[in-house]
Amino acid sequence: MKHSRNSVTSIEVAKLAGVSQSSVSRAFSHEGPVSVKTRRKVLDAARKLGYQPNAMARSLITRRTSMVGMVIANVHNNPFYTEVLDLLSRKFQKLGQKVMLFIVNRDQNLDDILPQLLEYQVEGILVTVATLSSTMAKECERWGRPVAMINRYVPGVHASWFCCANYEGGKMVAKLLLDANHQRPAFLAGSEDTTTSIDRERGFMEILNQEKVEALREIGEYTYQDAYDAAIRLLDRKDPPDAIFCANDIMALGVMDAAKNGLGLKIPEEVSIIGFDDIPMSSWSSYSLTTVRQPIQRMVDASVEELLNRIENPEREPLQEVIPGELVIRGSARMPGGLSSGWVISQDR
Amino acid sequence: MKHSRNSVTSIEVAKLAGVSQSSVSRAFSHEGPVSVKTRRKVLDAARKLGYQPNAMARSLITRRTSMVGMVIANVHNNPFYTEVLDLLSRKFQKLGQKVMLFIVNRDQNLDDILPQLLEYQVEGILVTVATLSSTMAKECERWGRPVAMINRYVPGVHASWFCCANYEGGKMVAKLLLDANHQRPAFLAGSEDTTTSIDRERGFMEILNQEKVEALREIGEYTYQDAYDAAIRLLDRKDPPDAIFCANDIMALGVMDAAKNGLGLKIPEEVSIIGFDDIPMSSWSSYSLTTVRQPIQRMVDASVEELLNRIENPEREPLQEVIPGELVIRGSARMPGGLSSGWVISQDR
DNA sequence: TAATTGAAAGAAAAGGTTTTCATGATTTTA
DNA sequence: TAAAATCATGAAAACCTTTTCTTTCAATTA
Repeated sequence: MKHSRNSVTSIEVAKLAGVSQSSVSRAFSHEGPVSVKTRRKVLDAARKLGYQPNAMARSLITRRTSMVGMVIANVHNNPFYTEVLDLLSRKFQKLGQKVMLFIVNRDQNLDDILPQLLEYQVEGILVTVATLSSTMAKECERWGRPVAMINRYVPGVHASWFCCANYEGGKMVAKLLLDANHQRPAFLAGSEDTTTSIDRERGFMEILNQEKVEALREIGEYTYQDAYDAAIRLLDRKDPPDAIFCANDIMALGVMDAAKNGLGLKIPEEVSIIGFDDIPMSSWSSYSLTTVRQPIQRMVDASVEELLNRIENPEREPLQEVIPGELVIRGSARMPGGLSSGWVISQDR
Repeated sequence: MKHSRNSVTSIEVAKLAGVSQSSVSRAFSHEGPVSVKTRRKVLDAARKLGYQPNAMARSLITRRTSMVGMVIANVHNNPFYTEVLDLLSRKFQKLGQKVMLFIVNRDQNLDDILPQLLEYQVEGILVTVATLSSTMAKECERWGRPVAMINRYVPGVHASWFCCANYEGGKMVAKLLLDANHQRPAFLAGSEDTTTSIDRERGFMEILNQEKVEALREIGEYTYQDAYDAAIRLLDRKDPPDAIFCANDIMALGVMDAAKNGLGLKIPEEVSIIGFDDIPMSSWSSYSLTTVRQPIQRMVDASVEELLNRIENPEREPLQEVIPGELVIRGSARMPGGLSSGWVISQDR
């Protein structure tokens, strides 16, 4: 009697309504034949008793839970992923899925939370910027739990994923900077072990290497403060860069503050700064950051739909897609003279 | 055979281990007597088969789910509540609770999601800045599901809540502004129907009224952009305010941008601006916002602990607490001459 | 009117655990 | 050494649904 939960069961409803327990079930689940008369009787009785079917009991027999696991990292220090979380959650809600949430650290392994998700019989798992080891991925597959990832991919893993075109984004930025005649660019990495930062840098460097331009490099650990400090180091050299491409917007804002307020430099006259993400703050008039906008809505829609699709069709092969971002030109980077050079300029949202 | 989920059951494990199904259960739940020998046999067999207990079946019989519902609003437009979400989620995780997440709009009623939470047998519900109608609260009580709220309270409702001292915070700000000899303050409300904004304004106005100081007033709907626009309206008058107290930080940042970049005003020389929350951006060097810091960690810790406590002790009366915030003095507001007047100045975190 | 069909509803099984109860084996006590 | 107590184990009930399988009854058809 420790927990004397008021649990009204279908049996009590049946008794009050004067029907069988099966009829109560049929009246609630919209399956099977029920006369309007009994349905009304059941619903009346249920309302009177405050009855509601028990999802645990139901999923035990149906083997469906309508629950998905959502694992997300970086929520607290990157508004971009806050927005992803928000959109994902609402989309799942709208589609009738319950969300079991796990917030992890970027470097934290999923190995300890995956068992919990499987134990609770989530029907699929959506992972955002957290890394799933391939043994864990196998585990999911064995349990028949599809996995979809946003902005992360693991080679050879049987999972769906949707990434922004990070590599191409890096190339775009490099081209823009070179077109505008920057001589001495720098890259500010997020962390060494995330594919997002790595791919953005790879694209960026590829274009620079083609033009035989060397680049400086620092690491900002994806935070405002580390980026601020790194920017001071970069810009305080004898031979400072004339452009800094940051692996994400939060770092770019830290760099801008370091340049403007810390060192009194003019942006973009003395140094151009470009970010990646297009978070709300980037459009604020204190920053007006030129950046690469991630296709957030498309990544969210695609990943949710793909996940639910694979839940319904377990034998389907996982879909993987690279979705292009778009350059958002604001005021933080010097522009090419002509600017007719085919740049796609996006409007603010 | 639609969903041929690989479900290894305790029976199969028992068979492989050569013991009874009961022993498998005992080996996993750390209850009841099991010899070390059988425990080892069971665990070996389980590992071989990849077995894991089914939480649905377990909670059906134990009547415990270790799941809590988390309902939160305003996540996408206020970083403060992102941080709350993050801390709450991690704290629940650490304490072994699974979190079922619902993100709602500020004005959205909980009436449509509460049934889902109850259906899934969450053991308690944590609500942040969303409003629970009193009939819904009664429903929770009838089901024996305790409710704890952060930054929201409903008179006469049998729920725990933990709020920042919004009223006192408003008073603090008013005193600071008057001490520093501001003549013409303004209040920028969040929205008309949230207690946080109302209470902050009430405290603010009470002090001003005592000193017979009138205040201007605008509404910013808790968003950067609306606040920006409202600030332009306020500051573009013939008789503009010399200080603006904003119901939260995001709005304060919008106001600062409007004043600085929109109208070219000097802060704090020409207009003082004060916010409420202390979000990370407020300490960024472009803003350096003077604000009232909400005791976020204490609100989170207290509400989670209270909720779990009431889950274990259903007959306990709900606890309700107002936790003081602290003034964080930065550069966006003119200070009193002496400044020895007993102001508590907080360091940046 | 008799035979056939169809719908509605009840009975019972199934789903995978935990927990109670009974049993058998083993150790302790008198 | 016999009786009592302890411990590990297995069998079976219970948790609350959905779903299958019968059964009943009314309506249709020949």
